Amino acid sequence: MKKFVDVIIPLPIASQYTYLLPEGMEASIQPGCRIIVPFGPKKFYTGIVTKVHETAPEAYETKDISEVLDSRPVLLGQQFSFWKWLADYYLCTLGDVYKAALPSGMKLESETLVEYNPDFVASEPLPPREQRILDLLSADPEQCVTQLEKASGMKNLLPVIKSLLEKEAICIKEEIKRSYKPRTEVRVRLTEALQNEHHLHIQFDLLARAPKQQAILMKYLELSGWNAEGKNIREVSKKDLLDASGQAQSVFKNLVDKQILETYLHEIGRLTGDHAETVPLHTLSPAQQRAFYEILTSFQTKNVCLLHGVTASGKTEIYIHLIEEVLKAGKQVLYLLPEIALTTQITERLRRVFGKRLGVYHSKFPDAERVEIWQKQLTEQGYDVILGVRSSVFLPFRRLGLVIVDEEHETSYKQQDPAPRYHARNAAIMLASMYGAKTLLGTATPSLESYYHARNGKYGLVELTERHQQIQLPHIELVDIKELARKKRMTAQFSPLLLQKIREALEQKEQVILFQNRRGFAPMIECRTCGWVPRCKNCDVSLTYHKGLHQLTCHYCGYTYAVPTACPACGGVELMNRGFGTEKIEDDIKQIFPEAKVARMDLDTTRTRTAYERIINDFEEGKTDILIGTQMISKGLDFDRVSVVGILNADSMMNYPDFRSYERAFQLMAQVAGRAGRKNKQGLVVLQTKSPENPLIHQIMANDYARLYQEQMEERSLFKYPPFYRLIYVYLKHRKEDILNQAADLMAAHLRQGMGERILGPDKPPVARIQSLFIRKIVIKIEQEASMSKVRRYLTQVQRTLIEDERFRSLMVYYDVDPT
DNA sequence: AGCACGCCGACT
DNA sequence: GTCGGCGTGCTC
Repeated sequence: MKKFVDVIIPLPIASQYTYLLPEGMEASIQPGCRIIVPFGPKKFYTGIVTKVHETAPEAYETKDISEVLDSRPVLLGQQFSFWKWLADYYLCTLGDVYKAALPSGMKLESETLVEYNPDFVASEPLPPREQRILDLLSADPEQCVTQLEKASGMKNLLPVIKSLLEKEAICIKEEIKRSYKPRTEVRVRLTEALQNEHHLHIQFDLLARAPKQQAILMKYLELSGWNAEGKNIREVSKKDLLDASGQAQSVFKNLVDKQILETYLHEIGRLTGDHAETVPLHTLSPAQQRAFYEILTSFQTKNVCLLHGVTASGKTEIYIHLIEEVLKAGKQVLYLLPEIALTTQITERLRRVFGKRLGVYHSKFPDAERVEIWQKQLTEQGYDVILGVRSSVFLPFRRLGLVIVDEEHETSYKQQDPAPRYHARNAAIMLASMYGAKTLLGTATPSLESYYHARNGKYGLVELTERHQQIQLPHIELVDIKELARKKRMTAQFSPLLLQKIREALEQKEQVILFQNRRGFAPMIECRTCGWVPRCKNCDVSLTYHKGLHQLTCHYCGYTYAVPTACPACGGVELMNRGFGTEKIEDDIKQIFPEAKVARMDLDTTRTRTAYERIINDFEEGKTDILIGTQMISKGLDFDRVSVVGILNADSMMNYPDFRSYERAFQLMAQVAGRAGRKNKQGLVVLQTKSPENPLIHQIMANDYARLYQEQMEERSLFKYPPFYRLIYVYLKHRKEDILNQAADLMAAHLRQGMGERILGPDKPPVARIQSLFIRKIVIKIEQEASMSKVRRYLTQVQRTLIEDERFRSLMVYYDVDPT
């Protein structure tokens, strides 16, 4: 009987595809295995088997599987259920989920290889570019296009390749490349004949006239433990043996030639977690102890618990004790952190407690490492604790018992751009429930959604109001910069009070953090005469000026432009800087305090993980006096020499046009303020704002979360926002604006027929054009208890009707469920 | 997402 | 008259 398999392809395609398993190919194939399949005329993809069956499709011919990669599944049944839930809830395809879930090393890539044709004879001289490529290929007859581009230094080679192909000078070869290679080590052992003490002695004596060889053999016996009593043979690497014996490679080779020693390859892990010695747990303070028991109690009746603990209340210590508890029961723990909060600080702390039982899963680690963690998690010997970012919800678990979502309120848990646009906190709650595990949400500033669920009994609620080690909450000093600006008392963006406090801190060798939320305040260039501002030609945004590179960049498409010397609109030559990005602040502060060591932390200075950690470390070690940064400095970092925190402009956060702006501004400012203060000394926060009368400012100053919650909930209820209602944003994209408008209006009208008042829009989003595509947004507000599958069915039906109109064929539609 | 097929403007 | 642009539809 012929076997067929249904396969998920890593593309945004809704359906699965059926392939034939050729005779004689891996009979152990089962759902969750990876296979390589041809797809379309010349592409190969790694697909995931979802079903093995014997029903031949009638409507089309099946293609053969090219290769079976796994004999055992790399995707467990529970994971697949999780994928299906995710695709369903977040309105995307399984292919989207697949792409996000697996590390790229497990999705082999098809790479176009170009092959040299030795029989080719040119009938006329080739153009120089083509000749150059042919020369390169004659030296190495099989290269891929990217390789050739690099070697020749030429760009856009494809037309050249195409021309050569037509002349039959070269041909294209499709080959699958395995991008993950396990790291191996050459090890040494005695040959079989010598695994016998008697023979070994004879051989040893025979080497009397080759002292160097004898020395190596001697060292081997020592390193492997042959001489020792218990005869517990240890494995010896060739490198160690040569290093320890101080002998040359050639001497070693003689021993191999004489068949005394032999070498073999051993696969070694990249995951070096050899800090085997662990330290006992810290004891919890009475307040922490109480919280710990309350959490355990709440887990007896509820699956999710919210731990609301003020900044520096020692939540991590409570997590560690909980993890310990779960490990004792033989279960695994997933500890989620927002990407930028996952630093060596927290890793080291957990490593000291859990040693080798801890695995760290980070998107900025080498991919090979992530593959290794995945493979290890598939086995029964998986890590007991995984510390990871958003995407670690996709890792395989055999016996998950607890998920911790730290900094639960962080919006970066929501994936923004490529689908699946999932929220890792909510996905983690679902994941845990699928495993019968518990979820703990921890934060100093809960998201209103989580707090609402906790207050209403859906989640357990544990409050921790006492700061650890008697560190006082900082004192907040309010400064009205509108008034000061009117009186011309401001120096750049700094009030006299802030400057004075910075100066005092520097004099006392204390540190300062300056916080500037750059959102909507990117530095740009403006013509002094006519007010012209350079804009991106592909996107509907003004360009950001980067002083360091002296160029203009579009933050949406990444396109860079040269800085014009004169205004193209009026010819004026006076182009000035506008806006107060972190770069500008860094500049100003360096001028005011030339003796201070200043560092800046934002997206631009932290492209790599090492850059990020270097800035943090320098600051920790006191190599930096003043740290200027965006939101990312607010994330769970504990510094103990910071006495002053300056919030330069609170208004840029509060005036953001979004129903969550107050909630977010509160969270941000409370978190930033929490960085101030040290043992025995109260920290100071200088809060600069143009609207000191704003109620939010008072809630922040009093650290009055309850008040914020109450006011915001009234608004949310009134205007039908989460957590009372559920939001879905529908985005429509098209190259032509008029067609897009028609499509958007039509779609909104269709949706209104079934959903009435729940539909808002269409509207132009703040950035209404990205990469030459115009965008419209329709907002759907549905009741919390409405059935998502019903909504999903309705949406796809409307979309299908719309696409039937041939004007709208190339309309792109995508959804953002529970947007942040 | 690619890639091929197919239908209209600037070149030999 | 053809090369090549992108708009459209399919991929088991």
